[in-house]
Amino acid sequence: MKRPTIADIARRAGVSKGAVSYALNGQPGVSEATRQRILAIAQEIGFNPNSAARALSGSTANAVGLALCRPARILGIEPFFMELISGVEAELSARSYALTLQVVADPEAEIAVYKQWWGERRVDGVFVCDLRIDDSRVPVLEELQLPAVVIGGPEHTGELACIWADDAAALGETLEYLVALGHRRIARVGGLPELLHTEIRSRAFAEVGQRLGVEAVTVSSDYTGEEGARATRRLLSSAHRPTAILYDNDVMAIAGLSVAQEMGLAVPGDLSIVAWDDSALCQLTHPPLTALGRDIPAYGAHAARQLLAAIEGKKIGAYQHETAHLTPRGSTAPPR
Amino acid sequence: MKRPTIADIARRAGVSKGAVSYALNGQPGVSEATRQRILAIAQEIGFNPNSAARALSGSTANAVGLALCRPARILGIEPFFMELISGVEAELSARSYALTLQVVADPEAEIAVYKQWWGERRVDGVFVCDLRIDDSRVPVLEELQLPAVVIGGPEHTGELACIWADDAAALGETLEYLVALGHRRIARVGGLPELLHTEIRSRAFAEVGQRLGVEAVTVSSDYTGEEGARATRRLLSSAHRPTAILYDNDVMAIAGLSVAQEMGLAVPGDLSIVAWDDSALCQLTHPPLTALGRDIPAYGAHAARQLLAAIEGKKIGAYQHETAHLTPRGSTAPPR
DNA sequence: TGTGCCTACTCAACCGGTTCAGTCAACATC
DNA sequence: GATGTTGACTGAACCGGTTGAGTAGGCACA
Repeated sequence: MKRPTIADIARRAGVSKGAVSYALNGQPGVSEATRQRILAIAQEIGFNPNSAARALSGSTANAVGLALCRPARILGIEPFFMELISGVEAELSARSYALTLQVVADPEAEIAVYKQWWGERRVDGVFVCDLRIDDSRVPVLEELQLPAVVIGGPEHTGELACIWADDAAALGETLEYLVALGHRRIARVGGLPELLHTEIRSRAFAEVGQRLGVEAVTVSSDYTGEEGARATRRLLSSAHRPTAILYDNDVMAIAGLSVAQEMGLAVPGDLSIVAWDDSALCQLTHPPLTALGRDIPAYGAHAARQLLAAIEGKKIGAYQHETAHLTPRGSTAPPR
Repeated sequence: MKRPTIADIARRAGVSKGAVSYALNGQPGVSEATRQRILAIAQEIGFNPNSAARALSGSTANAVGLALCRPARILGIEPFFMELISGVEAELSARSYALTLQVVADPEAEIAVYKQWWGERRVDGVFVCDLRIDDSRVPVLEELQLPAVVIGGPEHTGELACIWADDAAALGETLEYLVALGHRRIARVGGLPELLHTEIRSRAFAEVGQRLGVEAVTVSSDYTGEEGARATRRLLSSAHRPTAILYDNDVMAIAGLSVAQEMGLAVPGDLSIVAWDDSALCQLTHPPLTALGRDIPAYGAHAARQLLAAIEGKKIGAYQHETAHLTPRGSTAPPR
């Protein structure tokens, strides 16, 4: 089946290719009557501009890239990325930008993908997830001058735009809530320690704990259920076990809940549990989990708007998204 | 920063653009010595072919599309799609194909996306998920002659290639297992009834139940935890309540487990639970869920191989993937 | 009537690859 | 020595848009 081109439209309208291009793109240079005629023909024959031809002459790919650097089993189980993608997509498709996705094994591979995308002109910009401290991807993107929005920050992003949320504040609020309930020994099962937001949370957790005069220990984990369960088992086996545990994602929190039950501890009676990331999963457990949540699709949509603005050459800085808020459910209570 | 083109390479190598193209693509027409020289220069200056130029002249976009038609909150919570994407990606990136993702609201919008992609030549082929009975997308793709692989089937796929698994067999096996344990009243909380695989499972469930002479009722749901919980509550409130429930996905199974516990029923003592889709979630609950699983990334990888073959013009039919197998865990036992 | 200026176009180059039709030298064959 | 044949390469057209330069016709104004 032959795809219609602007030449076909031009022939039918009795004008030149250039006139058709002006008409379709809302540029001046054609009369209103001709523009309407051309638009009608385009509509009638179901014309869509060839994206490659457009990219080649217009030098814009009309696509943005997202490279995800997590193993398949974690990607699948964590609702965060899919919700983010949904939000990003909503914004992109409204402006008929495509989203190109690539799963990579490590940050080096991710850098290679950026270089390839840049060289191939496959994307006009990229999202950068899981920011690390002194992230090696940042200088590469700066040098390539590939528009980018870091999802995270606001530090260590170099000259790149970013979108971030005040995790430290959310964490402080949560800790205050637990202390107000009467908890004095509170643990946190953190995410991958090399990630910047883990570092930010760990620092805030320690500082607020000290300020409130309570024990606040963080143990590192990797977002998987297995590791979350193992960390919980270790915490709950200590002589001086915590009365509340805060988890850096919902998957680990659910694993932790399961471990507590397996060890015969009542939740929330013997142990209070708080999850970071309030996906629908948190309401499926028994008891449902108290969780720190925010609107992830909206976060993604905002990131997409930032990136599109950056691609248009606007000077973009750091944008602060809403702080996560605590939704108390059945998994938190005063300690017995 | 200027991107290198084949003209740059040609100039440095002292040959024409055509020769460079032959050399880079492993075509005959250049001597081995010249080929090596050109390859070395390309390597040195970090050349990547402009994907738009390639698409424009070669008429292949080097990208495939996946349109997902589920609301954000379900997409996020169901590990299936992300695992599928991981598998697809692994195969595609090895052949340096890109994956273009789009989230759509309904099948009509999905058809519009296919038409747009086709018109824009943005993708060389697409994956079709969530096949329905007499799916309206199938004839559209056939007419566009856009290579496609249906993930599901093997019926109602028209002339399109597909990859499928024998859900009916897996379901029969599971039902036999539950009956062998001593269950006589078994319920199933099914997925969206308009989807073909739901229909296939429902039919198999009824047939095998009849063959084994046990009560086997299916109630419809929509894959969400909320609906799964509601259906479970209804089932467990009936005078003649089932002693085992089979859920069409893991999220509903987890919700069901939670409802059972909330109603004071012991799992597996009073109620056995089996989940379809064995993601890591199933091992996080207490007790862990007996589940029907298969290797989803491998499924995705195979689908990608099929699609690439179809794009190359090979005649592809239906490919049957491994049948899901049951992993018994703590949520199933003989009824009390 | 000539000049200037606008509007509404046309024309052709260009983006960066691929590919087909030639060209030309070297070698083989009779 | 004339005649293929082959290998290695060049040159130009082409894919389907965008865009800047050029132009024809109409109108205003002096």
